[in-house]
Amino acid sequence: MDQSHANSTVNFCQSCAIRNRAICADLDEQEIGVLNKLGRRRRIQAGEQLLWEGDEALLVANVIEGVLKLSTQTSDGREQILGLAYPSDFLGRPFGETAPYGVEALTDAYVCVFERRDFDRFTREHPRLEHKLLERTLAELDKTRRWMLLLGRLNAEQKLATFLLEIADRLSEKTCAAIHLGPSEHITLPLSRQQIADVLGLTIETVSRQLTKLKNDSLIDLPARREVVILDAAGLSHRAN
Amino acid sequence: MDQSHANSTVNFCQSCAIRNRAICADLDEQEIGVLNKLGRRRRIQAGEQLLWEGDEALLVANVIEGVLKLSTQTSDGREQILGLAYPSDFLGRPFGETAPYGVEALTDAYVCVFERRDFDRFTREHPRLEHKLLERTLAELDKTRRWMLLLGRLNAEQKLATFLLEIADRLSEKTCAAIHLGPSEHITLPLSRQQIADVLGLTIETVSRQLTKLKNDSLIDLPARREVVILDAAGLSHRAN
DNA sequence: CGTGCATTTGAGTGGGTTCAATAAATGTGG
DNA sequence: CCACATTTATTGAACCCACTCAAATGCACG
Repeated sequence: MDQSHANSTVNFCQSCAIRNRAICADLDEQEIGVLNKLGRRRRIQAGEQLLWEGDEALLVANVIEGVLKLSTQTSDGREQILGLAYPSDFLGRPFGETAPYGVEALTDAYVCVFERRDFDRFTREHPRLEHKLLERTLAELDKTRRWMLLLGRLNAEQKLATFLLEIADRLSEKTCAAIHLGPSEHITLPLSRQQIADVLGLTIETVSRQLTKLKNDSLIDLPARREVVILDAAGLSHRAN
Repeated sequence: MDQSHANSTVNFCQSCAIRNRAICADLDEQEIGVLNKLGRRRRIQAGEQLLWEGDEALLVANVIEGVLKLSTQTSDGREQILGLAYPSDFLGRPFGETAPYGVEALTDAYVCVFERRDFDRFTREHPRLEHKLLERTLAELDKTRRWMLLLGRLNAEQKLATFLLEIADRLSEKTCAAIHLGPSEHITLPLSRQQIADVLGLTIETVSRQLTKLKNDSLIDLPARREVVILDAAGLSHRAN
């Protein structure tokens, strides 16, 4: 379970599931060796919090396994989920004083964590890593901006359709080595209805109603609470607009 | 007016209004000299487009003067403004194939543009610049994510109040060398009602109604179409929640 | 099998949109 | 410089989508 005691002797990176997809991908053997000593692996249970919004930004991390949410809260206590983090995604705020959002595991997860100060220093000394991090951040910014269109301009049906297609796509690529068969048609949601609502800027009731509507229209099936089968991806895509 | 003919002989950067605030701030004299040769200054009229969404990403730029909007469109033609760019802000998508959003000048503007390929190469060769760009991008991502909370969870009044406070703050720091007297109370909007609506994910009518409401409540005054006077910043802040 | 929580479903309300008309500001040409 | 056209903003009325509140159902746990 907890393998952190072996940090200094074993190089976990070499057998890491996301070795070729995370920001460490471009590093050479020697660099990976140094980075491996800085980081430690940590298991997080579903529901457990990794970072707290507003807290001092002490950690950064790579997601190895599982799904986590980034979120912030309104002054009246409602939540807005800012994004989901899947395997190979980077978490945390390098070169920052405070964590701009909270991070909580939605499923049991496995992450590779670094003290932010160690990571910052290593990054500044290794331009290849810094470049990779920059490319990631730029891509993340693009994705976040596209999501603004969803929040600002789409109606509930469009939001749900977009969400289902997106998560089906992301979940299908989660198994790293496995063959990629396109977006999976059968997905196990890592989120509750409330959390879906918090992603899309809706209420739990609206999410529920829209899902049953999509089901009645035979675009999806809902065999269980957390299960969704996409029956008609083209139709969904059309509803997403 | 057009000074680009003098590019190779004169170093504009040395007298640049945003020299100490833009990403070039950390470069030394020699580096600035090289960068100066790569870039050219360009005047843009209000309403003129600098980048088109989906086009090949050929340019990046620094804003020297004026305000520009970044925007994207829904399939049915409505617009969502993704952000505003003020002096010293960076524009464009380095290391990317296509422009993820359109850029249009809201006021007459003055920008320092680079061919993206030149800029990419220079950046990779100068880690200090790359680091500055990374910090910018991280900060921009934080800001964009905070804006998601506004789009997803705030009502029309809260959106307007937040918007007014934010723009008052940004516009007050636009004059670089001048003394900073806190957020200005009198602002000249660089946006039309329609554009404000596109920023906040509302309609033009709702924007108009909320503004008159804030005026009737003596939180602001509207001496002219494009003029706003903030009478009670604390009250506004309270409405922003 | 019963308790507790998540989800669904129903009914009613309301905030923001839509459509329509008016008013104010801006531009244009004589 | 003014009359007229055009654009932009405001205001009004009706509607509708998503929210709120409430109840019922379903599922997971002991």
